[in-house]
Amino acid sequence: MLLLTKTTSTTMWVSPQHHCPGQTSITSQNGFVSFPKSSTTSRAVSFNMGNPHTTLPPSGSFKKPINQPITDCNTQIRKFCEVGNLKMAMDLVCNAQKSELELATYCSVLQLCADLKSLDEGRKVHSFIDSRGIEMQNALAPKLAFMYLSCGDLREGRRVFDRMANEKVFLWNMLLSEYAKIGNFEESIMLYERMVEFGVEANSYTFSCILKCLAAKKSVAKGERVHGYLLKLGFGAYNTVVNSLIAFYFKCGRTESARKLFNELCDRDVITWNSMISGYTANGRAEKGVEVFIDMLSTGIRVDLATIVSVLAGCANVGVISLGRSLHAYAIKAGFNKEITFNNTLIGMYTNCGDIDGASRIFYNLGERSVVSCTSMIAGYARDGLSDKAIALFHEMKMEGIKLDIFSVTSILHACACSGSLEDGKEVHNYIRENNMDLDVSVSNALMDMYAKCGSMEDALSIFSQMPIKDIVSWNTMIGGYSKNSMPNEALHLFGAMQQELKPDIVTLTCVLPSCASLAALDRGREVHAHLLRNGLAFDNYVVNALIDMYVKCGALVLARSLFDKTPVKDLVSWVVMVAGYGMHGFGREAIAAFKKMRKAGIVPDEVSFISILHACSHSGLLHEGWRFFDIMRNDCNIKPKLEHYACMVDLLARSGKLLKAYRFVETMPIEPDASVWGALLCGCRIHHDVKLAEKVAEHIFKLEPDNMRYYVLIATIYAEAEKWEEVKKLKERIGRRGLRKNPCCSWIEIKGKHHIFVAGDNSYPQAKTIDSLIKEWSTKMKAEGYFPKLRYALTKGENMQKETPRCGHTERRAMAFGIMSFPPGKILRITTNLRVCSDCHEMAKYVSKKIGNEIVLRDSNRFHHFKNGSCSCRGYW
DNA sequence: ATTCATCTCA
Repeated sequence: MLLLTKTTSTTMWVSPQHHCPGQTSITSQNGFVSFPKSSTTSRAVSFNMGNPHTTLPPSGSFKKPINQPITDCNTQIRKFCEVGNLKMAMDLVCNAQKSELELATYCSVLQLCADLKSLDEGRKVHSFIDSRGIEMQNALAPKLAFMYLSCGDLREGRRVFDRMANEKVFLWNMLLSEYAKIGNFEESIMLYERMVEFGVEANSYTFSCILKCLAAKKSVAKGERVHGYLLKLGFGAYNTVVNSLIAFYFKCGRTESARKLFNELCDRDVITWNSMISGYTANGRAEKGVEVFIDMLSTGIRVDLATIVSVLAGCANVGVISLGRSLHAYAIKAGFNKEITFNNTLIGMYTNCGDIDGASRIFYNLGERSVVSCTSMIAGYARDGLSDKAIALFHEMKMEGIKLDIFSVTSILHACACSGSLEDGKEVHNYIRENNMDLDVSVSNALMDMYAKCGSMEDALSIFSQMPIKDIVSWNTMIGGYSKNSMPNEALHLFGAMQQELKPDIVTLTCVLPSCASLAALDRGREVHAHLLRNGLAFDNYVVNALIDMYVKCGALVLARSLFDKTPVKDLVSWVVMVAGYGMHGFGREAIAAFKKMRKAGIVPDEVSFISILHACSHSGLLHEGWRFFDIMRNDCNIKPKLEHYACMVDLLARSGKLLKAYRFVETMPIEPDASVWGALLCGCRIHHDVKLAEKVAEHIFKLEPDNMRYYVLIATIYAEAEKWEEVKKLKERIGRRGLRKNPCCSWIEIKGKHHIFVAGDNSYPQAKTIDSLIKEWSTKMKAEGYFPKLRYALTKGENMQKETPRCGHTERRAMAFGIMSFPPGKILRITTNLRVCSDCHEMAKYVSKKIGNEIVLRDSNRFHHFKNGSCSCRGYW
């Protein structure tokens, strides 16, 4: 039934062949017989698979004795073979005497085994041949190899093949395509090279197959050599070969080469046109594909299903729904709308163009629903953020008994990942285990991604470590997962391990950069940058923006700026990264200038851009400018402020000492304030020592986020600075009751790519003696010169809180002293600390930058401090 | 015995 519809459809839409003179001359030149297109039908009923030379016995290999009876067993066996009765033929073979059977008879039986794909019977024939000591000669060995290859026993087929004289191109082709079928393209390519070396002349089938393999491996150079060779053999105008070449060049991204071939080919068939359309689409040039389609219509070639599907996929890629709709109408007229393949693509087109309702209308009106239809719909829902509907459809499929394949499970996992629904994700994981799909690399990758996006890196790692074969996506998913889950050490560690196994690509490097940024690992970041430059990957905007961000966050603002200046096409993200960078480093005026320049360049700011400019204003205490941007956002740009924007404004007001105004601002917000908004106010209360307001604010916060340690620390500090030790004690008890733990403070400095970490409470670091004495020397001198360190700290271990080392353990100054000891004078010290910098260390950094003369760039949890010649870029705003 | 066509993961 299926076969019937297929044949009718091809014959219906294929145009009459118009032969150009070139083709006829080429075919005769090479001795090729051209078959009519309708040979598909005859192939379906005939069992004669081999070429005439192998099915007919070689002349002279057997001679019928004249006096033999008509019912000779050779004749009988061959008669059974002709009608396809393998059982009877085998019975006769089993019972025959050794000398009785001719070579050609074995060949016939083997041919039938191949046609019927009966490996067992074929093996039996092989063992007869061996046990009867029949010489493997002439047609027998090739036929045996053919039988094994046809029945899917590639290994045995190869063994027979290797032991015979193989000058037959047919068998070489078959072997090549079998290796290609199982994805072993390397072996196929190697065999092709050996074949050419042997002097076996390739034909059109060879070229089709080898070009496919080379396309899969993206071996452009080898492909070009094959191209040259096939021209030499006279295939330059041979339709199927050129079609294969076109597909090859497209798959390697060489659209111009493909176009040139197309232009020069006179015998273009429907496949040629389809290849052009899909080739352009696959290379992100869908508009070109549509152009080709329009040309195709004007030539009068009948379009087929593949044409429509390719053009629709192109519409989906560029999001041209108008063309998609007219194609939809056209396809209905042409009768394609009964084809499930067409409908599946249509669903994809509508979802990609953002018309999810149009897609689901088609989906729910489908007479027959395949896995692919469901997958397209699930993918569409996931893209549109409708994860619930995607997951519901998954359950529907299970109910209907539709078996999910690797595509559908990866789609559904993607939906779970997008919505962060770990429970649903685990259910899908169970389904995958039950159906033994967890061996597939793509499925495992999707599982890891789901777990990573749901925040469970342990589950992701357990899958990763159990994968027998990992591809580059597996590594990238893990590294990116660690990066996004704030596990930068793990990300960098895995990045190192990956480099032992395979070469990182552009995705790996962009996944690693945020981790370098978060650890302020400037040397590692520069290595990544160098890697990108060496491989010519540093031109993609996404990558360049990640690089600028990395330099900003590693404290190398100058490097960030010079990279930014060199970027020819600056997009919104490039500008925003730079604005945020200036802001973080305390250069509010520069941030404002950059923001203005961005708008002048015609780039429209979005929500996120306003967060960064408002932050920049608050880090530099630019209250009026901040208000102005808040108004611009609401009035000029029509962006409704979100919680982050309100938090920035509260921060700005509170830092400037306008605490009551800030409080009223929070109370009158049109949206419900969250802990971060109140937290900004609490921060202001600390700076301006307003204990009463702080208590009021804290009550709001503890209602919203009772378990966030950050706020307990902040309010405790406020009490401590007001010397309300009773309140500090109560707060400590409250923390104890909730079982909260403090994040240990640590600071680090990178020296020659190695991190030297100082953790609070750990006094056994290397060179402790020298470091401590250097710090002591500084404190003594500071006291003598009139610096007054504060001695009020909160949340320490003992009872006598005034006299203790603070929570930060002064790790910042240890890193600083170590840097001074290790670096030559004049070198910039880059230090990172995981909490807010303590005011004592802040003072000491000022002192060191003046007395020793080194510039110090200190990153705390909130911003950067540039110490130069005794002053800090934060100007007290922190 | 070739060549084109729908759904997946960073």
